[in-house]
Amino acid sequence: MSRSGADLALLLLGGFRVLVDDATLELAERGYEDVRPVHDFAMRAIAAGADNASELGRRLSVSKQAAAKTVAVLEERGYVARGADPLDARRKRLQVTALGFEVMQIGEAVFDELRDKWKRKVGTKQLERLESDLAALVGASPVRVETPGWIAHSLDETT
Amino acid sequence: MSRSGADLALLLLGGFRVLVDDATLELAERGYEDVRPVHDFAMRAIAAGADNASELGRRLSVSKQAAAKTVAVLEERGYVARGADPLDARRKRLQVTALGFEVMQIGEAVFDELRDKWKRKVGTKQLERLESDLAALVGASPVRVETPGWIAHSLDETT
DNA sequence: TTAATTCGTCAACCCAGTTGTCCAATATAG
DNA sequence: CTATATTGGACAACTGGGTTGACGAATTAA
Repeated sequence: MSRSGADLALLLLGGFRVLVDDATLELAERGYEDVRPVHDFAMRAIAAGADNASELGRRLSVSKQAAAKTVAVLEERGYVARGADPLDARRKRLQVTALGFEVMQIGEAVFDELRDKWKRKVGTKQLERLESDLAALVGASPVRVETPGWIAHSLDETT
Repeated sequence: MSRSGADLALLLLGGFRVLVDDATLELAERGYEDVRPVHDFAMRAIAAGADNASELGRRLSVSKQAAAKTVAVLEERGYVARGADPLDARRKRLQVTALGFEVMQIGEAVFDELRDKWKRKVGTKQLERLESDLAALVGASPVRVETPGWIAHSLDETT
């Protein structure tokens, strides 16, 4: 089975979904409800230096307005704090809170556990092989996670 | 690199996106613009027997209203025809047109070519291995392609 | 023959994006 | 040092893919 290109695509999507769904579920069970991959990604970008909404938008290849919306929910959940920037009154400086870091860390652990499960199923060597193959095939494409309507959407930004 | 679970997820998503984006682009270049995976899937379901909107919705695990919308664009593009059902006046029978089949067929070819490209990169054996591993890991999960807001969405239907 | 179900449609809404416009603040050129 | 450009954030209106709810007409089951 699955000797067709379309099936291969489906398989990849399926793998991703299984991982993400399981992780989100697990996270919810540990008390972090309503945390989605996008949130994690945004937090990571913020922690990595995207300390204002516009910059965040750039990093995530998303409009600043969209980024601002994400920040709003992150702030509401208490994962990110917003304060005035002493150097530039236009900016509102973003900071990941302790709670935010906690979620990121747990999320990472959950994903790692999931990967371990896979490793036990197919073997360490083979999983590593799978990863390196995939990496080679995917290349340097900057994976956008937010991906709007994407699957049924435009590809003007076909990078 | 990519020894983390999150990276693995990203890799899978990346692989999928590369495949789908390339395919959509290639399809557009061959004159079939605005064809998206969803459309292909819907057509396939219709060809496979989902000959009315409600049934199509069921097959795609989507509301009949959503299915009807998809059918509307498919009809507009000329990929699907709608006619009265002689046996049941409530139903509007769906049929994939010749043009629709053409698109499906070309789409398949495009995906297969893409898979061949990958095969040349990582080797036949290894690609097959990758596919069977993935299949084992994904299991029987009925992959939904439409996946609404999914990545930043609910998972009530966590199948 | 009456009641329940099903099909398609309409309408209202959600969610995560988008573009466009605007003001206030900062940078840059003359 | 001032005039002009650029930037950050906010607001509004829109899009596209979904959702639920309601409803009449047709069909099926009691």
